Amino acid sequence: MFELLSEPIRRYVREQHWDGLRPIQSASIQKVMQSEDNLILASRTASGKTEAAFLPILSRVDFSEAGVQVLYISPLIALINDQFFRVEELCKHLDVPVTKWHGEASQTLKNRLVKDPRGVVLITPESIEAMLVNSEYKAKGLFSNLKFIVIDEIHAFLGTDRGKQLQSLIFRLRQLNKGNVRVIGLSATIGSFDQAKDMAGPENTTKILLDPNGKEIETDFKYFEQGNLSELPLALIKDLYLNVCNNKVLVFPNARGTAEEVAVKLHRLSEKVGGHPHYYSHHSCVNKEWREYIEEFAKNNERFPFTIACTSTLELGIDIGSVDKVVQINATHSIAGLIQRIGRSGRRNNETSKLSLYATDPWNLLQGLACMTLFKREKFVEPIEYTEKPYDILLHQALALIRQFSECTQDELIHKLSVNAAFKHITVDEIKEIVQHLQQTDMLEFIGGKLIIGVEGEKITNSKDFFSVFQTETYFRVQVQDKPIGEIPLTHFTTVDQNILLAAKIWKIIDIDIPAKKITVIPAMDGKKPVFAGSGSGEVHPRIRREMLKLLIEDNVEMPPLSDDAKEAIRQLRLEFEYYKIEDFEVDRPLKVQVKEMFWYSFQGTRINSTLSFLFKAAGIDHEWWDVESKFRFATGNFELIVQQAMKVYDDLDSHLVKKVLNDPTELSFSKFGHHLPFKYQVLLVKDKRYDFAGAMDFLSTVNISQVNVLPQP
DNA sequence: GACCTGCTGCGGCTTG
Repeated sequence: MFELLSEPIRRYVREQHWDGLRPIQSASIQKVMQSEDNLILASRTASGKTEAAFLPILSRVDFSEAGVQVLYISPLIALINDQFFRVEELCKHLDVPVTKWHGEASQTLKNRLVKDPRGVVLITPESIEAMLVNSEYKAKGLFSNLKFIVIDEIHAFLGTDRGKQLQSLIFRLRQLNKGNVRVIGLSATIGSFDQAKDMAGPENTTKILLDPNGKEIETDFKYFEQGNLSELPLALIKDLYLNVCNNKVLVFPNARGTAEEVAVKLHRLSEKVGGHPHYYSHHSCVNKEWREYIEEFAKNNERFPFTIACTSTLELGIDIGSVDKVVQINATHSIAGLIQRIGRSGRRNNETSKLSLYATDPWNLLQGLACMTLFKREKFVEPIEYTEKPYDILLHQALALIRQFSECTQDELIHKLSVNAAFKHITVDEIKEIVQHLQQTDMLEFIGGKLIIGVEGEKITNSKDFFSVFQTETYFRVQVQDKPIGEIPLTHFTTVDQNILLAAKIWKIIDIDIPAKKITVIPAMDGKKPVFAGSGSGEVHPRIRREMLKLLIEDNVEMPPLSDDAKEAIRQLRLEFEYYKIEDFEVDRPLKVQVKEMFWYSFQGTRINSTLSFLFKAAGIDHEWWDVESKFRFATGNFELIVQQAMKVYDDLDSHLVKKVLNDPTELSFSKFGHHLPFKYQVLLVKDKRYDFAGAMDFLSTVNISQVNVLPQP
């Protein structure tokens, strides 16, 4: 395939002294050079996907033409800054200019590009939106002669509101171009590629190039019971310290507060025993400059071991070099996330990836095991959940289109929305109803036969917050003297004289300036982890819960290596379930009946559990539920009857939903623009995005109860 | 009892 590349690019490849082209690179070179297809390149992290896309693109495109030829879209500014150096290095051989275009990029360089639009541009979806909305002429000058759009980390967009917006933006960009614009998506291995194909273009124009080879994964599972403690057990911290102190390690504790706790405690232990000082925390609330310093340290340092306690900020493709080992504290909610995290270790060739999982309760241990066994046995990764009718994103795009074109007739607007591939499942009548509602609520105004932005619409579209479709909370800046160290939400725990952990250090709050949203701190000796108010929407797929049941019931199940304590925790949990007759893991479910209450284990995914709870509540059945255990508590009674009553709710589902959405405004809190929709569509959005009624009903109609009566000991 | 992501244009200021 090497011969297909242009001479300057071949020279570049020779200068790199690579052993040869990777499989994904060869496949991509052939398809980019010899077909007109859109492509999805899927392979594990650090397998050279960026080069796989850019080597043939740079070989094929004629950069002497006016206008930007290649648009690279990334979900993160940090990734753009990272990739800029690699792409620029490639482009040097061709004298092709590369420009960063995002909110923090140089205005001067952007202006220079507008005057002489050429080469490659690296951009975020929000910056594309801003440009189309505020200055369409600029977008036309820059992007009306595009040949390729490259979407990096496309899996980060799939199934999300931001992904729908991006799909619509790609459609709007294609409308500026007369010629064909090819889309190339770069992806980690994911469960299904239909959504990725859908984003790239019309059906049958997109080919998937998949390199399924992963690295060997070495795991060990440990168990340290936390019980009712609000902190991690001391024994866990001590064991963890011995595990990490001589290695380069990422620790993922699933929460920002716990990341701080881990970083501070390891650091303190290390100080006591005379170990190294390189213990850091890295998450969204740590000051950006400090985060960049940590990333640089990890990337450039060869000699020193280090440990970074982090959240999903270090899960995506930012290059932090080689890590020896990954530690996960308690289970991830998805297999996709687990594999992505594990993939950060052993990045040099031929090294295996290493994972230690520390569980602090038996159900988390079981869920972690289930994720691992499912992946190892079947290579199972969750399919991508998506909304067929994203009415809220359509509303946002309707306002954006009116801003983009200043004015248009109602028919023009409806047409622009209905032909947009992002909204292909929403009918013309539905679009019409939403557009008319926007006029009734002064979001749009009808003047001289044309629609323009109305008084209420101005308030929304004039804010710089308009360009993104996701919500954000307000945080208070935390600073010591005048140096910023990060930010935290203001909760009732945040008071003067309180001590908090942030950026792997302990601080005492000495002042809170509410109007300025500023908290001043000084160093302290001791403190509690900060409280971040979580919204709690991590969803576990039903397949994982079914695997958990299987691990509890089946004899001679194959398990990865477990510590003695972990073995014992699993043994105890299996004992609790040994008397249930479970043969079909899809439908047989345990019911434990006691004198006053009974417990039903659904072993279902989070979304179905939450839908079941909705149905029980609507049927007037008192209950409580816990997702990790997928356990429901009822008063002792006839369970068959409970199932029947819950299923009956479905006959009159819409009126129950209407009641729920009317009485509980938080039902729609997942959507930034949803409350501007006609009420009917707010209900439909809640029905589709929050719940899975089809799945829940299917489960209730087939579930088979295995009952065990537990009587009090005499 | 999750996590993460991004941001125009303009006026007026300081600094090299």
